Amino acid sequence: MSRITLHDVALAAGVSDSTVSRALRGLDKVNPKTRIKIEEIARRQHFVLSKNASSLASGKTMRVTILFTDQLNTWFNSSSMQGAYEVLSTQGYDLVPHIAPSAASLDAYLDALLGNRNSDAIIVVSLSLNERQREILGLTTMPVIGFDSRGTEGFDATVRIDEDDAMTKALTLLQSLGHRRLGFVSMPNVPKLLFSSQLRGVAFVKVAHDLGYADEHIAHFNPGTRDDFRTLDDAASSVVASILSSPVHPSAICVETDDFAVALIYSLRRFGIRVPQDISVIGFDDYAYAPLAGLTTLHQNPVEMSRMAGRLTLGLMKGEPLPQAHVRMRASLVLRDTTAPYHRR
Amino acid sequence: MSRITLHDVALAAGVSDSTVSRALRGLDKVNPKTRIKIEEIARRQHFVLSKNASSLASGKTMRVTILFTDQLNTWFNSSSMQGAYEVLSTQGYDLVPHIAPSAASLDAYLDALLGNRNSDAIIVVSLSLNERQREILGLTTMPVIGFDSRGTEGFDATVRIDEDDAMTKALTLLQSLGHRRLGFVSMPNVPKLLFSSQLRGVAFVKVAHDLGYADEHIAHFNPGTRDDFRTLDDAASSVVASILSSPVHPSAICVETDDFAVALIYSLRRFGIRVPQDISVIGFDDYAYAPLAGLTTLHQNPVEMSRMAGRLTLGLMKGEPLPQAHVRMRASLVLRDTTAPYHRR
DNA sequence: CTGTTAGCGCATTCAA
DNA sequence: TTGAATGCGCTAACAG
Repeated sequence: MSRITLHDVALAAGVSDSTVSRALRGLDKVNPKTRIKIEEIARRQHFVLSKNASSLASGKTMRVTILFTDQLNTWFNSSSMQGAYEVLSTQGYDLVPHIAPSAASLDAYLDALLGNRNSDAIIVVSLSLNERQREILGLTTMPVIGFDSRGTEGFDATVRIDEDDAMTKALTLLQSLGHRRLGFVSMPNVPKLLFSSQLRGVAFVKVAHDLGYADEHIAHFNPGTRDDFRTLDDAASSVVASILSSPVHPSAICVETDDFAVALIYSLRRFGIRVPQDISVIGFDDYAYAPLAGLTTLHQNPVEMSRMAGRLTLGLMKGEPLPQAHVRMRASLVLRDTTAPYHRR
Repeated sequence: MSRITLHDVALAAGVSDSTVSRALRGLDKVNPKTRIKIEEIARRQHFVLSKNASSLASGKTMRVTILFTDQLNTWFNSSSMQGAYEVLSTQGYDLVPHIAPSAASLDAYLDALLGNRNSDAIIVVSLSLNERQREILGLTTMPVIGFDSRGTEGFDATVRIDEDDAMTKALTLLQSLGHRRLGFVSMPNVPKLLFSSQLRGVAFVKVAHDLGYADEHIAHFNPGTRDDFRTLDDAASSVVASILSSPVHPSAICVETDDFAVALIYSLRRFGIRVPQDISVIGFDDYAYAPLAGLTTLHQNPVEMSRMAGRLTLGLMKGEPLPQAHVRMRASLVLRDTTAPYHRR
């Protein structure tokens, strides 16, 4: 069966195409009676406006791109989609995921974006832009929303966690538990890509200083590049080795993400280090496994956050002035079983 | 800046629009030299074909809808997107998620789909269609692919788990461990929606019979509707009560999903029932938490499966005859810590 | 291998 | 409140 068009509906209703178009889009200035008649006929014929044709004619695509550098099936990424979907779908927008797994493919994608009318806005997840990329996006009129971004630069709006606040909560806890020597463990990184979670390490150092920790009582463990390890567990083993041989001898560590924290705890225990008796561990995210793993962590709610991002996106697309374009959300500290008071070993 | 069009590129290259179109789509019958020239200019001008305009002109939308009844941020659903994305994106297709959370909204969506040219195919996840819905989809020329569907009816292709095979593995294990009385626990269901995982209970009964278990040694626990419980944990508590008061006294149970199995184990332990000493538990899925929870389970790989679904979708859209339209994948049994030999309490 | 001609299905002027 | 005319940016015959 060939497609039913707006024109067919118009013929059946005995009105013009324009009237059908207006009626079906819910515009005013349509006689209530003719509107009802048109809607009735459209329903009977299973007629739906073609998004493509509408887009072409109106210049609005009714689509929002959500850009990842990673797989869609991670806790954080899938939650990002869910929240944004919830908000955008109510206004008829499609949410279209795209993955740019490397710096090069990101460049290519952004280049293309410039001349592109395939979406009305783009939400960039967990990733920040270098100068060249910002420059490119600056040339677009399309709103660019940073979600879980490192900063606000280059974005028309951002939603992200307040790392300083979060780290203050974590370190205040550790200090009150009597820990005098602290460590921070970074994730293995992806070459040339900048992730917001990397700011957690920066915040850690800053807050530790603020709380009176001297440099020689702070250690920062950096496993290097993701390419260096087959799995997260391998990276964790490598970090455990660094921790054990560190002159700082931390009795408590904060980890960039829960994902890596859990791997780390496994690795620590495999080496005979007890958690939390020998070393306390605080994660970041409160991802789905954290309760099961009994992980003390900084809780964030990415679905809630991405709803906010969706709302900002909507506002930007409507051209509304945003009351607050750059939103920081606060993480809350969740106490579970991987933190304990310090005691000498 | 106003949009650059194909025509602009044509002018700059001194050729006609059609030539640019052909060159940029990688069609043959374009002089290599002019192709290179066109590509060069397109790149310089950041030109990208408008998917909307292409769609309108060609009748192909280059978009595939993936339909869920549930949130995008579940282990299974997000994995489904990932696999399909991997395959479809290589051919330039966008993957557009849609959620129809209730039977009514599913009906509405399918109705709309009929007259709709907003996607070239639809992948329906974890859900089967009733007669009316199948009828509606039968009127479409669009390929309809069932992923994790209950059966093949109404679908042009399907990818799903072989439940009988999986349950045979699970029950054979339990039998060899000496368990004489078995139970199956269903998930709380969503009213009026049919899920493939419900077939696991059917397979359980069938296989139990095949293995010589009498009816009075088999119990099926059904917590009822999802609406009846605030949380999965509440539903689990309710099931634990049923298990403890069941005349069958099962010493081993299979659970429809890992998700619910983990909740159940927590609940069992809260009631003082030891797992696996007092009761063995086998889950289904091997979802991300299963290793952490030490859950013995039937392993499936939804990313791999959805890649397969993506390939079938591609074939169907090209109009190729599929060597095998209905694919069943086998689950494998993963032994962990929630199963043990039977011993009298 | 390339150019010409006609739409694809709608939204948007402008009139009426 | 409605209709007629025009074009969004591209692809698809068909010639050449």
